[in-house]
Amino acid sequence: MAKGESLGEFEYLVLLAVLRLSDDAYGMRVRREIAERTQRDVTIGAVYATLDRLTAKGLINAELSDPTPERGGRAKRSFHLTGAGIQAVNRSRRELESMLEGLAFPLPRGSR
Amino acid sequence: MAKGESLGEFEYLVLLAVLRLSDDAYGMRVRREIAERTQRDVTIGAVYATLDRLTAKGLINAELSDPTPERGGRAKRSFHLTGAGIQAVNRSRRELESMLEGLAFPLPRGSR
DNA sequence: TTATTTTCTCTACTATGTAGAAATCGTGGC
DNA sequence: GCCACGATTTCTACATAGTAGAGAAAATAA
Repeated sequence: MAKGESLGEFEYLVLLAVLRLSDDAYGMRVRREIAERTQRDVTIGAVYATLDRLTAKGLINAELSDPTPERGGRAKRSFHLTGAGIQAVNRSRRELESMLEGLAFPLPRGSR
Repeated sequence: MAKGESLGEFEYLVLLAVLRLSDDAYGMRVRREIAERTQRDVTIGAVYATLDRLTAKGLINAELSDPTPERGGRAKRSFHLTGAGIQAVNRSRRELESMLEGLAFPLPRGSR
């Protein structure tokens, strides 16, 4: 990428999911959020790999929460955006927006 | 990707550029369009590789135009979206939009 | 202590993104 | 014709991101 700064497509989705979920942003929940909203099936491995890479880049950081008192209530690793993460989202969003400018969606079938 | 259907980040940008440029969508011009709008530096190799991959997937198709009568006016290979390409753009856009829903941009620095 | 639930970890592989030099195909000048 | 030059495309190699799914952990319940 241009200086390794741009977000991948899925990275962007994950970041947005973490943002939306605020204090409830842990792996399984992030997976579900993306799956429900975008209607695609997201595997858990994809989510964690991305979460780890975003953490390594310093765009999010992890925090281990206490286990909840329910069956299978294992401790969750929850995430939130860092300042750099916020900037990255803003930038990606701006870039995408600038390419959409003036186009009307949905595009009609025979748009040509 | 989920069934290999989703567009990569750069693929999406390239598709949008091709769309915007309509009959003037050839490699160099696409490169410039993306560079100017998104403010990032895009190398020509990245553009052609992506254009080729999108062609292979049937999302755009190429057409060799006549050379223009100017110095260095070599024949251009220009592209336009296929029906599948239009659908792909619509879908990516819808997915992204659904993840943005309710968020206000730009995100404030201390959004957490 | 075994079953069951939820979440997380790990490994391997495929697809996308990136870079830049080199090849092509035109023009224009001598 | 031959050579310089400009615009565009092609090629090759490598880095990063996306995907998949089995399996390990950690908790509750019986």
